[in-house]
Amino acid sequence: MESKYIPALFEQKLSSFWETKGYFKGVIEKDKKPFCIILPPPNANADLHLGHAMMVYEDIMIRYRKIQGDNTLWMYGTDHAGIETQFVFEKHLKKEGKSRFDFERNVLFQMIFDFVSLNKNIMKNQLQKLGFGLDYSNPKFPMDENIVKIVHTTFKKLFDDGLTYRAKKLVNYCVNCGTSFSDLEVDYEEREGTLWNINYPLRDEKGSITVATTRPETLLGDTAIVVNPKDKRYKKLIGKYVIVPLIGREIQIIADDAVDIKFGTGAVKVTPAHDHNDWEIGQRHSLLHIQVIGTDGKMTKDAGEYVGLTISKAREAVLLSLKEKGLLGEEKKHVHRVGRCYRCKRVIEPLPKEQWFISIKPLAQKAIEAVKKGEVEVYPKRFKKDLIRILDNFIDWNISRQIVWGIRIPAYKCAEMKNEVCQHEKGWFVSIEKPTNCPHCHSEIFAQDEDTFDTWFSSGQWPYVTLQTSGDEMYNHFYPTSVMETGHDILRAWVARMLMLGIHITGKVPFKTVFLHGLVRDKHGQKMSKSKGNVVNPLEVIKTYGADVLRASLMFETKEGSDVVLTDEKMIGMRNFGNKLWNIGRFIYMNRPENREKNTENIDLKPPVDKKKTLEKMEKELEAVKKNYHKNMNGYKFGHVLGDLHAFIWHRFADIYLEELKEELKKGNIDIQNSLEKTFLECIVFLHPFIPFETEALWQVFKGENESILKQMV
RNA sequence: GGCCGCUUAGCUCAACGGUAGAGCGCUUCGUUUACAUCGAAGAUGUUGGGGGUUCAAAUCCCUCAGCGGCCACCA
Repeated sequence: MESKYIPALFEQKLSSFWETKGYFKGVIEKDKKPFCIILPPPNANADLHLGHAMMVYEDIMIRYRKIQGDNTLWMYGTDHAGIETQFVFEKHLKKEGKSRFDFERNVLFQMIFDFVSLNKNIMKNQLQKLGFGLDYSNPKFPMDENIVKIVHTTFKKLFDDGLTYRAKKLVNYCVNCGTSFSDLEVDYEEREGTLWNINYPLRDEKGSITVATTRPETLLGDTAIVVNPKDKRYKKLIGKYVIVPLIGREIQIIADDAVDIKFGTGAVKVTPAHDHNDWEIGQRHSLLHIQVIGTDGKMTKDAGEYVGLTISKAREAVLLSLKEKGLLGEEKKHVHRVGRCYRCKRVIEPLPKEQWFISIKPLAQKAIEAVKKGEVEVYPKRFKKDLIRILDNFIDWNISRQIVWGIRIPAYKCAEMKNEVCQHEKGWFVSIEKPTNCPHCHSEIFAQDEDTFDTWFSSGQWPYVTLQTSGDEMYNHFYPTSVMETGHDILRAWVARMLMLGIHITGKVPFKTVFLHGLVRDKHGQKMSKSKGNVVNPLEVIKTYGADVLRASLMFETKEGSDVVLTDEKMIGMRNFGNKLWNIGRFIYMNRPENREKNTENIDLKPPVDKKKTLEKMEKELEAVKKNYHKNMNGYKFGHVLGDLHAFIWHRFADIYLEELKEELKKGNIDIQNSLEKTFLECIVFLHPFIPFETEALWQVFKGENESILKQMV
């Protein structure tokens, strides 16, 4: 044995050993208790980051359960990550001076597919470096034919159940990415803008009404002016008409409670086609919506003389014209929040677009009941309230994306609709197999929806699609899964949706427990980000200190669900602990009778009375440690467990007991040797879920090269 | 504006009703081979401020302050 623990000597070897032995292969063992975790699928084309390393919680649970003798399965898969991947791929295209518009749909899809396939193994290799005991033998990917089929089936069921609908609504559109986004995918940013006052002349009498706006160019699409019904200033004007400047349209002054009397002038221009609030007001008052900005980010023909101008050019032109006409009043600086594309950072345009939506209320209701009834447990507990609130406030989900890289929506529009031959509602039908004719009017002329599903629509089904595509037996045995472990930042985007879709489709909750981990921060408590330059690359850490150190550092004395601070000091501390552990093992091992030099003194089988007491004390203490260990492991207090083991192994077992018994051990007292070895081995079994490589390496030193701690039961 | 979390030794954090703990750092001492990535001894805290409940509060309640996060609105 080396005098130091050298990770590089063992890590790769042991990863291969575990894989060859098939210890983590998901095989049904009917006589054992099933324990299943589905890995939150990482993007298929990116490098590992610390967020992935946090999934070490899952490995800890899996290894612990396995050692307990449960039938474990940790399902491996990667995600196609729709817009993310297409965005990365388009950057590659750009380098070659091309864009996505240079290719046919099918060609572009195939190119991205090939690109992703090339990169698919990166993630597997990197997760193995972390020591993750996943079942890598059965990888899942959303574009797998059998998964696509289930996703299509889900959509059809939702359609048949009346839970999807196609509607023209205001969506968050990025004119740069060329697609709409759900409300969760819009980032808001404080920005200093300008609030302009604009006068709208009254039609039937002298005078005007002044509105305040941050977006003068949308005036071209105004279809009403709204004031608060309680606002005394405007009471007389309600119901009267004004002329929209520049475009000359006559619109009415209406009343709605949504208007804040104190803000601006208390009178608001309403552009239902380009503002979420205005859309709502428009719905309530049956206003027209006139779209003056197109999906290309330019003014439409409804913008009159401004057609073809970009949004900013149109704004300048409108302001100039208003000024010339003397209709522009006071202007002032105004800080407000602007929605930006989370992907490319461009300002999001709310635009009316016909899309597929899922009716959330009925789905959310069932999910809330399940959470309230405790069919799903949430750890840490404080997130339970959050989850219920999230479900309660979930609005209808826009699942259409105008990108190629995704699962295409299996919805077809019957062309006969125009002639009112097909009576099917809105002319749309859904078919899992490629249809040959419309099921309603039997016409052969129809077209498939060009759009693909939001990525989260397939990931929202991940627990059951991954198991169902592994066979009925696997699904029946392992579903509902045991734990869903993920970051609390995607409680809304992912966990809530898995619950809703899982319950609706399978009739069961997709997982019995949700365990949420926090963020990794630097030593100043700052979020890690490329721009701050404080990002820690887990692969570098593994190179420097080994995977065990990284894992232990993310876990040591942390509170479940809280953010984790990762510093060099902590990693050095963990490395030192690993080394201490190694040397405890080495010391005990080298004092085994067969390893001792022949010329040592006589072996006295009976320890002296005082040493015997020491041994008894040690064993008693170990019992207490063991009891606490299982209690805390089952209570998801993993950081605590590692802290306890660290304290016991180093400061009790090594500093007290080993020091006291050292001389006897060196003399060759076999009882003491046995007792210390037994205690030590038990400790490394406890420690194994946290520090898998080193403990397995030590185990093999004592038990033989072909042995594994994973076959051990505590 | 609504909700949630945090504030404990120089630093990073544990303890969550019964005499405040760990790691790192600091001080002093110690190496004829288990480990200097080590060992021994030690210093350091009116547990953010104020009030309350209790025999007993870092821990429960109220309140104030600061930090962080999520959600909603911003015409």
